[in-house]
Amino acid sequence: MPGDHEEADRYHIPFHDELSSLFPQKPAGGDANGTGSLGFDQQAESPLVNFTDAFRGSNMDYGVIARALGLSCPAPSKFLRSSGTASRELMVDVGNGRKSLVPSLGCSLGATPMTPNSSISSSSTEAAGEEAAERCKKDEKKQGEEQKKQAKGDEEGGDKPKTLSTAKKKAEKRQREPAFAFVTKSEVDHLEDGYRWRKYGQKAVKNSPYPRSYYRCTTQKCPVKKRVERSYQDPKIVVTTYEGKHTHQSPAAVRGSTHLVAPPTTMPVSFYHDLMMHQVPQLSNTCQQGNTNPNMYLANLPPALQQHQFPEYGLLQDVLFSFDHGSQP
DNA sequence: CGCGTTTGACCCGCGC
DNA sequence: GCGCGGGTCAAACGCG
Repeated sequence: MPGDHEEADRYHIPFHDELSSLFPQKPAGGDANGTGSLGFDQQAESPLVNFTDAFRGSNMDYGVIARALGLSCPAPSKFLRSSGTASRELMVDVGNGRKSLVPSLGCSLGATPMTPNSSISSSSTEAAGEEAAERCKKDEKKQGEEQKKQAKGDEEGGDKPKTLSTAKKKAEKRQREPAFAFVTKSEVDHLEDGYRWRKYGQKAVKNSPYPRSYYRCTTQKCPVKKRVERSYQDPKIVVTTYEGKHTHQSPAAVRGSTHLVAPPTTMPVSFYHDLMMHQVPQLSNTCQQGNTNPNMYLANLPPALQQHQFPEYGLLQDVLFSFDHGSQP
């Protein structure tokens, strides 16, 4: 079935077999006694209920950020912790819909701040996502749809209101919002991430016993949606795909909650938000073009990220260069 | 009563 | 053109 991986491809979610490699049964890199290990056997025993926790932990690791932004790469050794790392592979968007599976060699997400009960992998998506332009297009389409609905209501039984400029429709060929997929290992489907969601649909997934749920941010005029589904191969694996960008702050953040959903203390809310939501497709494109000037990457970062002080520019540089090398043919 | 979930119907894009 | 599958809508329903 060629279409089976279509969705996964679109969002660069490492599905099925790839998921298996994302979640190795045994933590690599020694730690034979298992203490302090982030092996998933352990995690399975304690379900993840707080998505935000995945971003917390002892210290935020900026390698995660880089990866979350599509800068997945063999991490510099500085990023790695000495033990308790779980190696895995990560699907990387290298632009224009092309992607590559980065082997776990030296790219251990074990350096990520995983809580004992959670694991998380991320993959950013969508080629050439000019978000603003897309939004405009989408808005136009939305308007069209509303018009359509109105027409439907007005002239019931009359001519089919389908006559709405098909040419225009073609031109506005449906384009998705940039999406950001997280793969988590969890007992619960709907992970707490600080925002309020309203479920608006559920569909059976082909070749999977588990349905896909559709959620929409309940905040007015916020376009963000997310889809949640389980891997049929490992029911504990939950794939959460965010689409769009919140136009508001996390309600939890606004409330000043620090218990469940506050961003890591080392991470400004806005940055956290952007990390969660932002797409930097240009970034990977730039990488692909063999541009090795880190300033270019920084320039391509969203303002929130540009403002953010990366802990060590050198690290970022390492990351970027590594990525660049990794994407060489 | 307000808010969220459920669920069948509908729309649309895509492949054949 | 047709069928399939994904995504969305919206009425009905449940819950606090």
